[in-house]
Amino acid sequence: MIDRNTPVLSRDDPDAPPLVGNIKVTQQDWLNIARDVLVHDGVGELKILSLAEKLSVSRSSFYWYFENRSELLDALLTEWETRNSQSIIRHCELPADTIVDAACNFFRCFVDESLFDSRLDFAVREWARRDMSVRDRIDQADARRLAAITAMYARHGFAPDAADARARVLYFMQLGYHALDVRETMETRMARLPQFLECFTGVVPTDEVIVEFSKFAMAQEAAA
Amino acid sequence: MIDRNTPVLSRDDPDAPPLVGNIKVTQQDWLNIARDVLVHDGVGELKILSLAEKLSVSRSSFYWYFENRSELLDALLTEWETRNSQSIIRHCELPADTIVDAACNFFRCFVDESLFDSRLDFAVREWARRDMSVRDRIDQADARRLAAITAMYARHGFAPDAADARARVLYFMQLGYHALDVRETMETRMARLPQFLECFTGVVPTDEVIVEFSKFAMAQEAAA
DNA sequence: AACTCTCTAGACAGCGCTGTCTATTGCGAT
DNA sequence: ATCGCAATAGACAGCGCTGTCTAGAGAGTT
Repeated sequence: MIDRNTPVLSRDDPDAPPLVGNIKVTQQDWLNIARDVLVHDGVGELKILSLAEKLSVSRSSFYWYFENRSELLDALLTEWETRNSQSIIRHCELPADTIVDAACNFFRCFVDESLFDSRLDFAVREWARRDMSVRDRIDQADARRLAAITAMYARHGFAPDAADARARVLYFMQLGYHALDVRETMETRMARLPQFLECFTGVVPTDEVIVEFSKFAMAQEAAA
Repeated sequence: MIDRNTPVLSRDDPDAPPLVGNIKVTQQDWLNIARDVLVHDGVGELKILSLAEKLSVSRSSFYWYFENRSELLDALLTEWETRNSQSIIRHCELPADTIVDAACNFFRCFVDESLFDSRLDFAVREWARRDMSVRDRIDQADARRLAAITAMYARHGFAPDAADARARVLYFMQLGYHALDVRETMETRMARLPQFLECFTGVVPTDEVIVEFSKFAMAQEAAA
């Protein structure tokens, strides 16, 4: 769980341990800035020079923390890998009385940005299109996520074939939504929730479920 | 409709008009190579130098056909815009007896790569994340495509709300599928078709429809 | 054969980026 | 205070890319 209010740089973070000696930035600072650039500009635009400028630090200082550029990229990928799939898998495993409740649990990841950073996911996906080793890792991530969603459907009585198909529709649809990078209010997004849930589960959701989830989603929007 | 067997370079195309004088490449050759690089390596890797090397032509020759790099990018974007949305919109407008048939028409675009180049679409989408003018254009494209799909559902008796939701599920799901860049045989893909069609239309498809579409899809796979 | 027009090649300046090397800073320990 | 050490700064070579400028090549025209 990422606290959105934590500053990116540890020198701006009152809770972080003080930087002793001649230290201006930490390795994590480089990583945080790098992740930011990866998300906004892509791996191709990830230049040590520009990171140094953003950190107001000499470019050569970078080489104290990392052997070279590719070591930084490896670290970023590892960070993504250990973090981003976890939310989805855990939320799929959450206990739920009905498949509709379970689907809502899944949706929580995509409504709360602190649970799943879709922009980071797409940045890595883009990166994977040009780097086969990254490609391998994201394929594994997708497989694990899909397996978790499929198991969720299976637990609620769906036959293997149906669970597999529904899992794909649910996962692909969420990714597609974020691929479009739609900008809309949570209210208009929630207006489609009943229809969506019916598509995904084959069950007409109760008003109670809709109201509860909308409340959660609106709270997330307000917090962001 | 793009003929996949047409060579990328006009000098390799026996049907192309002969290159008179000292001509080695055409403007379209530059565009074709550039589109290829855009798809595979992203807009950031689109270097005039590397294009020239791929064309076995001097780099400075580029400046005869284009003012500068950004003029090439504009041309690429215009090409995409006039081409890629058209297939979807037309296939949505195709006459269909049932909503299941209509959905199958839609699917044809995503099974036949000559109708819709999903990799190009994602390359432009990635580009749009870093360039607001591109972003505006892809937003328009998405809006037009979604409107066409929504109208398709509406023609088959879906209420406005339902048509809107179903259109989104269908379109987002297809984009999500391609976002994952799944590599699987058409056979395994078609095995999920009945389940998918039921999710998207709410109607259990007849065997006849499944068989007919699978035949079309398999033929596409064989041609590719 | 000379002329023209279109396209191409090669050389140049300039810049942004990488990685290396050496020098310097500032705190903590002795 | 001074020494050691962790971290930073600045200078350098080298490379890849852009855009410009000038010369040259190859076909059609007369």
